Amino acid sequence: MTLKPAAPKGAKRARTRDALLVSAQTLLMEQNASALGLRQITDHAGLVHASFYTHFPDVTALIEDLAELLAASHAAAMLGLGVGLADPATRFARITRQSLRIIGQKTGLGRLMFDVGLPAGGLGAELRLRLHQDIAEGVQLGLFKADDLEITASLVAGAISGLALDLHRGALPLESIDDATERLLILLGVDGDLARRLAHEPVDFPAPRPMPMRWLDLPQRPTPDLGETP
Amino acid sequence: MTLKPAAPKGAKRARTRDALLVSAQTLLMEQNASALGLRQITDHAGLVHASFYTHFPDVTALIEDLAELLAASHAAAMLGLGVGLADPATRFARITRQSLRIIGQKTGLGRLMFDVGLPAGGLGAELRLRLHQDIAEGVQLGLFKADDLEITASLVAGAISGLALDLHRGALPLESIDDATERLLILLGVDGDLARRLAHEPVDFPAPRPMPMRWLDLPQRPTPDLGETP
DNA sequence: TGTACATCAGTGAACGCGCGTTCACTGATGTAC
DNA sequence: TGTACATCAGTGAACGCGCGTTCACTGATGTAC
Repeated sequence: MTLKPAAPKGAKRARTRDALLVSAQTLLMEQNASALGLRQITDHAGLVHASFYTHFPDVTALIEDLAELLAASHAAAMLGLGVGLADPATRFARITRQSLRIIGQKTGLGRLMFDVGLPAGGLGAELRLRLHQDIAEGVQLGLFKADDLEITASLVAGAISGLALDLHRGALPLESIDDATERLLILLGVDGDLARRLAHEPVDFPAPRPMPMRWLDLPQRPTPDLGETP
Repeated sequence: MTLKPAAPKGAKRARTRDALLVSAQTLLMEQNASALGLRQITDHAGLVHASFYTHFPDVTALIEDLAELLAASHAAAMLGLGVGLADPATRFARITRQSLRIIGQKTGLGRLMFDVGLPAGGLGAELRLRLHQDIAEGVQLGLFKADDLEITASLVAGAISGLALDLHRGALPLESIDDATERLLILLGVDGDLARRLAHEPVDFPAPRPMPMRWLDLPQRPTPDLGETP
């Protein structure tokens, strides 16, 4: 007989839910999202397929939740960079370097973002928006110079995606990240010396959690909402 | 009774094939590629679903052919820019301006490239490669200056994608294209004055053909191969 | 702490449906003489 | 140009399969007293 492993409050539901998300992530390492079926996910998680409905209304909902988990994991990975305190230029440099570092290291993450075909708008659009705001703030503070804010934001966001893609594909080595960040800062109108300094500033980048991602691994929000709350 | 409409050689096959591709494009304006079924395509084209196999082994093959058609149409749209003769910097400016112009104007094209989820690698990777070669040539000729060719190519390719995406989404107006191109040229190390001149050079951009695309509309290769030729 | 009851995660069987694929066929298109 | 034949695009019916969804159930987890 087994001792009860110090079961917390209502945690079984959360664990199974995470197991389904993990199962989906595992399967997505080897196929694309359109081929991902309900039975596949439950089978791989060791559940009967009808159990799926206890946690998600359909596969689309699970994939949306997975996209949210991705965003939340990214946000969590940005913690500990002293980012709340720093000015927009420093923040931009640190976040960019850390994000590119993670993409370049964690193959699985790149697959989810570029190869698998998750809902295209979701994460990309959100990151784009945040970047846009950060750039606008930097311009207002006189740290960035941009004749045309929209064009600059579009160029920079695109360039970051391009770097991320090539790092993921292995076409660009991890050592390029700091130099590339320097060029992004210059694109933002940051003075050459400052750009160099910020892009090469020594930072203790926290090691990212290994894939697959789980809600229960995150500091906050272990029980995400699903669907409407009327 | 109807007169035979001056039927060309073995053209019925080619016409029906195009009709299937047109049908697919039409359907993809309102749904994404994973939901695209064989019966949908043939029904919309006014054929019995079994007829599909006369032209394509499966839906994947049709989608691959559609991606090739997209690439070929893009190449055709670049004709008439005097691009064969021009130096790499002029060529880069003209091709970029024309490509962004088309993406910004033809909603359907942007949908196919960004929203529908076509085989991600295909077209994007090919354009990236060509761009990379063009940049390398420009650097060799001393027109572009790049400390790190890989980083530069990655930045520029990404930035162009970013611009294209925002033009497609309507977040960036068509009027931004020339200014954006100027900044891309500067990113490539082109001198400011020259960049400005090239990016705003008056060019008679030929109007793109309307969507949907058809092989029969293209100057060359009305009968593309399918599969291996052993 | 111990018992009685309520909640709810997970089960297992059944369903109808639309999918992709196959095949023998027909009739229009293309070719040889 | 006219006829006889061959090719092959397109037909219509049939198939088996795996999909998503439903439901009454069971037994573990959580709660009240």
